Amino acid sequence: MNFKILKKSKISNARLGFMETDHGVVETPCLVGVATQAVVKTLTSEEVEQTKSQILISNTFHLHLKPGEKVVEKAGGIHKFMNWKKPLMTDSGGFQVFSLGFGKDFGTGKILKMGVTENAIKESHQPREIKITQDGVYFRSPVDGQKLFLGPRESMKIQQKLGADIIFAFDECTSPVADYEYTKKSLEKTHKWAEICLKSKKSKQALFGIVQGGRYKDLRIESAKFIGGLPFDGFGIGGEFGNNKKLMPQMLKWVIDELPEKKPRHLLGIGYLEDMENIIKAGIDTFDCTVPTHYARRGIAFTSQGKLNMKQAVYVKKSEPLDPNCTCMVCLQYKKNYICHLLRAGELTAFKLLTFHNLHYFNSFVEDLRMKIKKGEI
RNA sequence: GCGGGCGUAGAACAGCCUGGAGUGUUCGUCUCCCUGUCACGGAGAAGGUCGUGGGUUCAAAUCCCAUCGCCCGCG
Repeated sequence: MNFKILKKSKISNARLGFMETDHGVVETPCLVGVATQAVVKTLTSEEVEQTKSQILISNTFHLHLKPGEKVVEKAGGIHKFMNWKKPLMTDSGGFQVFSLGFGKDFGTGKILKMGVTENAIKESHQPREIKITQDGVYFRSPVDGQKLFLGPRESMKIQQKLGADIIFAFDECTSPVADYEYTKKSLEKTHKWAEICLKSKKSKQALFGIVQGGRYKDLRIESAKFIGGLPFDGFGIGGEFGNNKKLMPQMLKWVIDELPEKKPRHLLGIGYLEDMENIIKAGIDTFDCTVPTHYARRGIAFTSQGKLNMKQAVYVKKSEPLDPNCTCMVCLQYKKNYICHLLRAGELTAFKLLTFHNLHYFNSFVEDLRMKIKKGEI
């Protein structure tokens, strides 16, 4: 993978560039669509291409469980398997250490909500259903209950067989309710695992290391220095980013100031529309987010008029497109009343139409931000 | 015409026998939450002349009478 910066903003840390891979070029900053199980749920790969998506991210943990990396390898790799000809990333399974562990126990996402007990996880605490050791994590498969072990070496092996263009080091996404001591110990594991990942990589795939450190400034800086000092091809920034929107750019600055200038930076799992300009101005090149696709399946359409809950009764009477300014296939051909009807009738095509529109909308939104960097506006 | 049943929130019901503040259930409606996936979930709100009129009673969705509407059976 080859990363080039074309322009650096004079008024922020935003930068315009491109990543060149064996499967083509990604113009950055760029949203990475989420295709956990080697599919953007409800869409075919051809349809995803029509949403201006440049790159997708799939998941090691999920594909390992089903269908198994051997099946994907035998199919000629994940690109051929899912008929996606453009660049691909795979996440390492590190997020599942959180989401199936403490995330599940505390019912929290990785963004801390107001009113949730902080520092609930102390050093030496273990999640109920998984076991985190120095070498990796023992999971219980949500598919069949079978025990499985995933560590840095295992994750690398699987990701190499899957064959994405960009792969991630195995980390522990630290819970936002972890205290300082837990976060510090967790960070040490993530760092150790990062080194093992680098050593055990045998493919020519680009490998991104992941910075953790929770909400603690010294840990974030320590992690960015450590991971940034290793010969990774790029860097993921993971974990939580504060419980309010003002904190996120500040926390990103701690990290980004310590990362090598010339390598790409990926922000893991962040990307509401209102976050995008801030994270791009902080110096993020790529970021993945489930929101456009996940919210689509809850009936939410993102539009220039805001978030619309298309299940609402009012829309069954509206014979206008989701967004009057949108030029996507869905907005050109379908009306709100039809999509609303499909949702209320439980028809799956509703999810397909909303997923298509939302992805197109998000990608157009980032496209505009790229243009703004080009014009020197942000 | 006679006999029986039913009428309670936008919908379907429960509550009535044995009177005690319009109580409850399911669905629907509306609001909020969800950021390296979950067609999964969570929190909350609004909404009522108990068909109508009268009577009994300290007190009626509940008991009594009348009336209207719907349904069933028999003529």
